[in-house]
Amino acid sequence: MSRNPLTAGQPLREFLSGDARQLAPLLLGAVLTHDSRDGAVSVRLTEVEAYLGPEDSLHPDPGSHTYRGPTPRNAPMFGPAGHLYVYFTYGMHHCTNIVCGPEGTASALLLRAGEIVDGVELARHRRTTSKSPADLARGPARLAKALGLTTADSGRDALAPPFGLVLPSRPAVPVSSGPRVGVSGAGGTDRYAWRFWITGDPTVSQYKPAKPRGAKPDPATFHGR
DNA sequence: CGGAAGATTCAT
DNA sequence: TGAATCTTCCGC
Repeated sequence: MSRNPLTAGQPLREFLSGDARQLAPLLLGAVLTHDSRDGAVSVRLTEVEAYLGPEDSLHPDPGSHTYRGPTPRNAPMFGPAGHLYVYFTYGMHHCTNIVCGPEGTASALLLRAGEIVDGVELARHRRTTSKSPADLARGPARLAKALGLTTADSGRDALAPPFGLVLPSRPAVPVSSGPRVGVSGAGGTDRYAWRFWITGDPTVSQYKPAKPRGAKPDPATFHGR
């Protein structure tokens, strides 16, 4: 066993049991692999967002799927760290999270974008609309599609075959942060600036504010790359 | 049980 | 800028 300075030698699952907001920048540069019948695809994460659970009733996260408590869909978020939470949205897209925090709490990291570092051919086959290599996993639904993930994978362990997660030995730099993409209401504001990305990386998704529902976004607050 | 909204993407 | 498309969850 080689000791990873980033985790201070902790087992990966224990490391992921920490605070999602602190883990988020450290997971930039990590490589997630999914090995399927068609082959393996690996993505190097360049953009993630932290979402918290309702356990802190004084400071709940209004942008999180777990804001109003557990449901059948979000159940994996309450489970062990290192598992996947994959959900179906807009009638056609899947998005992938890695669960964080101790079991019983409901935090996770939404995998918003990355660079395909292995299995590019298979990823291109799954993402025929992609025009350039940088577009293969540029956006959460694109990333899930490139990896071949569906709701059938929700709740499965990302740290065991057919999946795998490898952290970088040192934190990615430089890292930027800002409001989360597409989150309406207070959860999408500076108050919850829990989107983290590798500054200047070409695979980072384009910033898009949510349609203002309730709270209106501040035009002075633009955090593009 | 009806309906609005959605952690999005792609084409127009 | 809007359509696609359907599941989830809130509210009546």
